[in-house]
Amino acid sequence: MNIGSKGEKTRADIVGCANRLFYELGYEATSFSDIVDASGLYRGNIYHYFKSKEDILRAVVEQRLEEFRTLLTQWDKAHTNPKARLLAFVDMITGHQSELVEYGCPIGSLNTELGKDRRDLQLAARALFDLFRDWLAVCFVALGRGAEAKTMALHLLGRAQGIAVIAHVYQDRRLLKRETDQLEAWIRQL
Amino acid sequence: MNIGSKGEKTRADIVGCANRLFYELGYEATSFSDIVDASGLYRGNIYHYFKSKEDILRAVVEQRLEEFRTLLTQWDKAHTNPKARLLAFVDMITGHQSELVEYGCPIGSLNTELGKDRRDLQLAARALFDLFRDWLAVCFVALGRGAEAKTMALHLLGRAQGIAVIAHVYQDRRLLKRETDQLEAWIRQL
DNA sequence: AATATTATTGGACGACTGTCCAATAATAGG
DNA sequence: CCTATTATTGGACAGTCGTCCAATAATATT
Repeated sequence: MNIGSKGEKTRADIVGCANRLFYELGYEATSFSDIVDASGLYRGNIYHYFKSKEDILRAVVEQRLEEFRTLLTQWDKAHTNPKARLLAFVDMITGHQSELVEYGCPIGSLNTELGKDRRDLQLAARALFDLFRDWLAVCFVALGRGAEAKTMALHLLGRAQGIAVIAHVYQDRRLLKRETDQLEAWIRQL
Repeated sequence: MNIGSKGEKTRADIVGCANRLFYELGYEATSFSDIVDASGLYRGNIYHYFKSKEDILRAVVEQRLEEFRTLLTQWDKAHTNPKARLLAFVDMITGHQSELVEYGCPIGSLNTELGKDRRDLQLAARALFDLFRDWLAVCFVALGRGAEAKTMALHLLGRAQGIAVIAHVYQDRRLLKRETDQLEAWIRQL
């Protein structure tokens, strides 16, 4: 399969559909037929690109990783101040309130689901957390918090996860806004 | 089915097994056969007590509600000081580190899973959050934070959820301890 | 002890799951 | 243009899913 070929587009379509379905329904709850229907392809064709549903998930994780790497690069370009970068992270949450309230966090909910009985897959999905953790840690280092940077990164990640869980459970944007405001205040006061 | 009868015990066995399986594997990932195997009963017998898997989940939620109500009553008896009560809540987290790290929060992970595609069931599971939210709110009221009591209760709930998610994802008790220590400090300083 | 109610046995049911594959079509390289 | 590779078609496959039920056993009620 060469780059730019027809097959590459089909592959991307599959990953795109699966990505959406895995987010909206969850990995287990999404059946192979769901992916078949959403993509408009034949079962066999999908198996020409991926040898299993697990394989599709791994590709979905890869895509999300790529997407977020791009985002982080943008933030790095847009802000030189580490506090401004941290605030960009919090802004991402408010910027996605609708999806977060409706479906939860695409990183957290995936890891939570897979962590129950598919720890092998969860290990792959954990890379999404690692990406943000490491990027946030760099920000805290830049703020002169070298010793506790990783700890603080995980703390911020946890705060964000908690907000997403509660906002999702109660389907409440106002709650989400209140909590992110608190998070912003915490960052400014550092 | 009279109280104390044989049937009641069987029913409780079913709910007990399902409760454990739903926690350890998740609701979707737990098959009816899993419940059959774990309980040692026949399929048909289980359907004599519950008309569907959904029905079993509702019973499981009821049981967890009952369990937590008992716990809250104990805390109320053990501590009169509202801060001490809030600290009891945080102590529950550290007291269950092992399960939390291995399987996540039994309330949060259930709601997160059901919130994706089974919002009807999630609404039932949300009652578990409501229980703690309301109890925590009472504590904050007692601390003279009447106006913001509910908000603070949801904030604390969110913090706890965030800690559980990250500790579960990274399988890290030390992280859990660090975060609950912070939570304790926050409560003491109120 | 006879009867009515509740509990258990044991398996059948169709629908759906993820996976696989041979036949055919389309595309790319020489 | 012909051949080799890649892509698509369309369906079959065994296994598991949740559900249901008639027959039998055990227990309560009178």
